[in-house]
Amino acid sequence: MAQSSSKILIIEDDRKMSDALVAGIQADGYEVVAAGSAEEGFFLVHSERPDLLLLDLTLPQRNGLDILRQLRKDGTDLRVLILTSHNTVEDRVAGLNTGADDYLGKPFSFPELLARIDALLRRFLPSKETSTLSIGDLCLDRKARTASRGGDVLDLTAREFDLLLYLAENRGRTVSREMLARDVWREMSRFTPIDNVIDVQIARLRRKVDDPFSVKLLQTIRGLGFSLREPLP
Amino acid sequence: MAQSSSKILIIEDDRKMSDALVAGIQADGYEVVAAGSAEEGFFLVHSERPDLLLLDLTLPQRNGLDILRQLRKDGTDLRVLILTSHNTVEDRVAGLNTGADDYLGKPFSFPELLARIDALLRRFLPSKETSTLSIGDLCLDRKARTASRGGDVLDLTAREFDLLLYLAENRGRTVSREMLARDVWREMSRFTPIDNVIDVQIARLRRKVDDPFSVKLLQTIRGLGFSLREPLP
DNA sequence: CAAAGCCTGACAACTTTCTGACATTTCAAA
DNA sequence: TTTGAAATGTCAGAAAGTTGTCAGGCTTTG
Repeated sequence: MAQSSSKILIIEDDRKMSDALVAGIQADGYEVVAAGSAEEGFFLVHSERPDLLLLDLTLPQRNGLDILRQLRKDGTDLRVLILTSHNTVEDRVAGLNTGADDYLGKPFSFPELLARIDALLRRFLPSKETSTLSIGDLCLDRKARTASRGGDVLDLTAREFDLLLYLAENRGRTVSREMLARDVWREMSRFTPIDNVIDVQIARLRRKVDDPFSVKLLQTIRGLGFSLREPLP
Repeated sequence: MAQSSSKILIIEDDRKMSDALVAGIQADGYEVVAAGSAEEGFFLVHSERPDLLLLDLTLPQRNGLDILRQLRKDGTDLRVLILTSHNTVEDRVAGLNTGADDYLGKPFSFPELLARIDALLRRFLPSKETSTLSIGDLCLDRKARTASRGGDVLDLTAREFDLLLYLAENRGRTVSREMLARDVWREMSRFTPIDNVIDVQIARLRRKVDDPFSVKLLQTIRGLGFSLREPLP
C-alpha cells in the first residue's frame, strides 16, 4: 500500500518507540528518517525535505506544538501527523487547529497508523509527481535537470538550476532571500552575508534566462525578494 | 476557524444525527447539503460537487464503503471523512484503505469533528484564510503584500502598502495622523513634523490607488485625518 | 479676506539592488 | 596526486528606487 518514493521524518525522543516506528514504517515501504529532539527534527525538516512528519508532542526541551507552529509560520506545507499520549479531545482539537493534518493518540494500533500515513500520502504530493514544469515559454525538467526557453536550451550551472527550480516551484509567490538561503543554499550561518551571494547568483541566472528574451520572468520585489512570474499583459 | 465558500455533503440516514450535524457545521460557517440515503448522496456528489463528504457507513440499503469504493473507482478526488459507529481498528483500517481521508468513530466530540473538517479543507483552498481583504474593487493580500484594483495590479512601495493596509483594516473609520504616525511609521518623536511626511505619502498613494479610477476610495476628512471607504452613491 | 489645513513638485538623503573584476573552491581528467 | 577549467563566492562601487524635507500653491472655513 506504500508509495515507494515518499520520505517520512519521525520526531520522537523515546528511543524504543522511535526504533519500533522506524522499523514498522520502513517495512511498509517508506524511506524513514528519525530525530530524537526538536532541534534535530527542525534541522532535518529542512535538510531532508520529508513528505510527511510524524510528530511526538512530549519532547524534552521544546513542546512539539511549537515546532508545528514554527513550521506553519515559515509557510511549509509539509504534512504532519501528531502521534502522542496527550489524547484528550482538547489536545486533539488543539493539535489539528495548530496545523496538523491528523492526530493519533498512543497507544495506537500499528495497522491504523500505517493506514493513516497512506491516506495522507495518497493525495498527490505537490507537483513532485511530474518531472517537468513550465512558466510561460520557460520549461524545467527536474529529472534531467535541464531548462529551456522558447525551444532554446539554457546552459545552467547546478546552483543556477536549483535556484531557478525553487523559484519555479514558487511561481507567482515572492521568494525572500531568507527562504533562498535556507532552502537553496542550506546554510544556517556564515560569516559573510549571504544576501550578496544570492544577488550575484540571481544576476547570473537573469543573464541566461531573461536577458536574451523580451519577456522578463524573473522580477525583483524590492524589500521582499524575487518572484518568477509572467508579467501581466 | 471555518473557511467560507466550502461545501460539505453529509450522507447519514439517522434524521436526528443528520440535523444536528447540519446545524453544527453550518454554524461553523460551511455550506451544508444533506442526503438521507446512499442513492441520494451519490446523486448529490455529482450535482452539488461538494468539497468534502461526511459519510456514515450504516446506511439502510447499501453499505457506505460501497459508495466510497465507487467514488474512488470513478476517479474523484473528493475528500471523505467517515463518521460511524463501526469503530474497531479493523473498521478504521478498512475505511482508510478504501480511500477515506479520515475516520472518526461515534460517539465523537463535535469540536474534534470540526477541527478534522478544517484540517481536511485547509489543504484545498489556497491560503485565502485571513490573508486578503477588499474594499470595493480594491483587493489587498497581506501575505503576498500585493494590491490590485479592478484586476490591475498596483505597484506599491513597502511604505505605501503598509499605509494602504492600515487604512483598509480601518475601512470606513477615520484614521488620524497620530494613529498613522504611531502604527505605520512607529516613530515616537522626530525633529521635523511627521504630518507632512504623511501627507506626502498619502498623495503618492492616492496617485496610484485613486487617480487612474473614477471611484475615489481614499478621502480626506478635514481636520481629522483620512478614511478609506466606498463613497455613497 | 485671512488663517488654517491640505496638496504637490522638486530635490536631497538614504536604502537596496546590481554588476564587473577578482579570489577561492570544486571536481574530474591527466 | 597534481593540474586546470568551470563554478561559486567576495568585494567595492555604481545604479536604481524609496522615503523624507521643504517651499510654495491651493482650498476650505469662519
